[in-house]
Amino acid sequence: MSFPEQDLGLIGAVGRMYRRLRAERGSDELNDTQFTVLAMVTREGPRTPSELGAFAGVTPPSMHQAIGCLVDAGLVVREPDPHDGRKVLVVPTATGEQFADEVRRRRHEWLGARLDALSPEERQTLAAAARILRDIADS
Amino acid sequence: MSFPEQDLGLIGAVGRMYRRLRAERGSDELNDTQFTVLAMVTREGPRTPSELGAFAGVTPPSMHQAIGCLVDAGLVVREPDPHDGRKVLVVPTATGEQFADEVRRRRHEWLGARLDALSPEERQTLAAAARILRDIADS
DNA sequence: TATTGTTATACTCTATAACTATA
DNA sequence: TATAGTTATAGAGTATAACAATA
Repeated sequence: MSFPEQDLGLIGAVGRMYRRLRAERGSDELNDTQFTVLAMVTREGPRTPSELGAFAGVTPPSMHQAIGCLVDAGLVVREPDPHDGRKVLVVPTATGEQFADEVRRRRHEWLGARLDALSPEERQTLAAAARILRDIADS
Repeated sequence: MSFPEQDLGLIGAVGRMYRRLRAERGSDELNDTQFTVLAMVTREGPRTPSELGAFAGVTPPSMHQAIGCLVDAGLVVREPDPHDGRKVLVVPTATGEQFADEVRRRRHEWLGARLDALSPEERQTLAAAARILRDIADS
């Protein structure tokens, strides 16, 4: 192949890890977009459909449907924005908070077991790499 | 949130990096499955639909359609397996090899520029992390 | 009889375009 | 007039079930 080690093996490693982490969510009840929405509003509080669509990288109609699925599942509710009659706020329900915590727990359980099996040096390497990767991805 | 730093920030970092690398492919002509197939057969040689489906995590009919799209695009061809009449081999065409190289070039260009901006120690950290991540993901 | 691949069909997700309501 | 959200409709991708061919 053309570019053997120019990327330090990062592209392959990130791709494999991403697929594995997605599999370890252990729930196929929500798709990627729906999961992103639930994670966002449970972690960072209520958001408008526009904000969620921009973050998830989907169009307003797609986000509308994704939110509708979460509403039907009882995980979030739509509330009118008290300051702007045009806007809607997507707010997690207690069930939604529980569900999000449960998914995070499963995923952390799987990853945590792997991390525990590493040496302190390896863990330190990964923690440092996570910071560097985050900077690169956001650049 | 419930599990602040137990994952060393890896889940978020991997997710962001994956999305960014996908965006930097700079081509929306192929979807994830199709791209995975083309990457696989150009990097590791001809594979059967079953092997490709297992790797990409899709069912045989889905893989069949994905391969069909690549065939229509002139990027791969289906050839009979000389040793087993039931099997089919997906083989990249010259065009397919060129296309895959081009995508890799764009992605490496973006990532390479970021890696060049790092210190030697940071690059070493990332290379070590890539190896560890690969082991974890494949475990 | 098991395995590999293919076809038929339906469902989910997403997008574009058009419409409604509020600022 | 611009912005936020919604509705209508169509296209792409995937899955389950059933079928064909070969080992």
